[in-house]
Amino acid sequence: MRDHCENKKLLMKIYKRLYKVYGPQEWWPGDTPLEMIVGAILTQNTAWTNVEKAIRNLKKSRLLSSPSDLKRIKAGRLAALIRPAGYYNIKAKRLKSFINFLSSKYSLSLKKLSRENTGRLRQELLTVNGIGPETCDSILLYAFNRPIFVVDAYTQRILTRHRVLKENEGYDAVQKMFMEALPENSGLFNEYHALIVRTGKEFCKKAPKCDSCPLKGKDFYSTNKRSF
DNA sequence: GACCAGGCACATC
DNA sequence: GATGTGCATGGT
Repeated sequence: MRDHCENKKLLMKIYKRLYKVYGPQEWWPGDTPLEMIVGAILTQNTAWTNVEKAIRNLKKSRLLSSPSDLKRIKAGRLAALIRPAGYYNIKAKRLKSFINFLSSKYSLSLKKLSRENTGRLRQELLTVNGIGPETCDSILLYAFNRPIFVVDAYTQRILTRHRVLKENEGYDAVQKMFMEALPENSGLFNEYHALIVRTGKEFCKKAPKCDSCPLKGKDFYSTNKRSF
C-alpha cells in the first residue's frame, strides 16, 4: 500500500476498464432493502446461485414482505427454507439475530434504522451477531445506498495479484485505501464492487484464468516491487 | 470425488 | 493479536 498516488490512478484505471467491458451491473440482485439484507447474510461464503434458491423459498412462503414475517417464523422452519444456501442452521440464527436487533432497537422498522447517520448505522449493525464487516458494508451500500466501499475475497485476491495490496491486508486497511483513492460516491462504489465480483467469478478464482481477463496486461499492474 | 463459493464467531495459544 | 476450526449446500 505504498505509492498512494500510483495506486489511486491504477484503481480508477481498473474501474474504467471493467465498466467499459461489462457495463453497469445494477446491483444488488434483490427487490427491496429487506431482501438485500437477507441476501447479504445468506451469501456469506456461499455461491449466489444457492442463495437464489433460498430466497425463492422465502418469497414463496411470503416471508420477505416485511420484517414481522421473519419475526414470527420459528428458527427451525426458517432453517429448512434456507437450506439450499448452506450453513442453514447458523444462518437462520443470524437472520433471527438481525430481526431481534431491528425489533428491540427500531421497533421492527427499516425506515427508522435508515434514519441513523452512516457511522452510527455501521456501528450498530456490527453489534449484531452474524453481521461482520463485509455483510455490514454490503447492507450499508446496497440496502441503504450509503457511500461505503465493500471489500470481499475477490477484491483482496485481484488486488494482491495486481500488486496493489500485499497479502493478508486487513479489511479496514483495504477499505480505507479504496475510499481515499475514489470520490465518495455510492453509485461508483456500488458498480465497482459488483464489477470486481463479476470479474472475480469469471477469472480470478483460486486458480486464476488470466488469459482472457479484461485486466490482463502491464497497464493493470502496480510497479511496486512485491513478490507474490 | 475433490475443490470451491460475494464470511463470521469462537476457541486456543 | 495471530491462527485454526466449524458451519453445509450445490456447481464444476
